[in-house]
Amino acid sequence: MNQTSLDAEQLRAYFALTEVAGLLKHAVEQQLREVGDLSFVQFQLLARLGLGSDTGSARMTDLADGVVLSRSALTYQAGLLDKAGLVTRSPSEDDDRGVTVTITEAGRERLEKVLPGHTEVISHQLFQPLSAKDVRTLADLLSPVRDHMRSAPPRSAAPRRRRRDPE
Amino acid sequence: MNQTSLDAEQLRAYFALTEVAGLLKHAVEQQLREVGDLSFVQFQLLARLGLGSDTGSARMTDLADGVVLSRSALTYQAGLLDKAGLVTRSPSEDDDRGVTVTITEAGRERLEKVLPGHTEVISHQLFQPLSAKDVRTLADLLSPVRDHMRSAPPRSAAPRRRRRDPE
DNA sequence: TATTGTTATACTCTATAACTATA
DNA sequence: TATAGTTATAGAGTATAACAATA
Repeated sequence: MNQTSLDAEQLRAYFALTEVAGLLKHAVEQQLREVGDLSFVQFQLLARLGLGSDTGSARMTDLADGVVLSRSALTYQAGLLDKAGLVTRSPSEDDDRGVTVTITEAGRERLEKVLPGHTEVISHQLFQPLSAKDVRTLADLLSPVRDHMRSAPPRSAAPRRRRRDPE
Repeated sequence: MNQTSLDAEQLRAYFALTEVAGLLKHAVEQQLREVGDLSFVQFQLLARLGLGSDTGSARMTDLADGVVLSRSALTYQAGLLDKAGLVTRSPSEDDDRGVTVTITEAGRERLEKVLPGHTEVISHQLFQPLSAKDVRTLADLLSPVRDHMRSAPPRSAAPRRRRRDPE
């Protein structure tokens, strides 16, 4: 399975995926910035708390993993959201080392404010050319890929402290 | 067609796409940096010149559009590649305003050096869970989307000087 | 000793606006 | 006047490493 080159179809799929994701991110970022003064990462975090969680809370590490971000980068972003009053941070109940991030009412409002336009961008830019069936197919294709990538991390968020490694 | 919310399947597809693209970019960037000391954008530029062009050349604006980058950002990146000896820049033949970027021999070598590992990452991370047929389906689904997004730009790379638009 | 999170730091990258030169 | 590209600038965001506190 160790190919040394991609075939034509793979290249086509790879490039299409890359370009679509890039263009989509662009479009989304612009809308989020204009309407809600949020970056994409910040929106992802709010969405994860406000939509992806029943409690409206999550732990720092889980959030970092979810958005594929280093811990320090997450601390930075969480700090911004905190300062903006969109989330609060408090010590975790069970583990005193942990920090629980919770979306505030203002955070939910911001999310609501941004969501319609966000949805519209996604609908227009991404789903316009696709049928309902296409959408399902796409999700069915990409979901396993995501799971696979998550389980076989390229070592992004993994290692934290090297052994010695002088130099 | 102006939905105000995405249905479950759309959300699934959207999130999967976002996550896959994010994770993939992470993995790719790491490999490129380690093996070839290249960022993803720089690799894209080299690939576009070395693989996507017969002449090994392209104009600045075309490159900027291709990679979805502002002109100044492209100037910056082209400057880095130039300084590294991977491309050269010269006045365009026909249009004296233009600049033609050309990949050098060293640039091609760098590309060759990086390509196998790059391919391997893509194969492992992206295509592992997909059959040949899946790959084709994926490409068939995303290609029209890309074309659509390119033709209906969210106004990222498009306008350079607004008409009036006193906001 | 390992893990969680923060901080200090340094760096990469990006876009905006102003500018030059050519069409 | 419009377009191609560069430059200056300023800001956003990221990761690494060192650190403190808890498990």
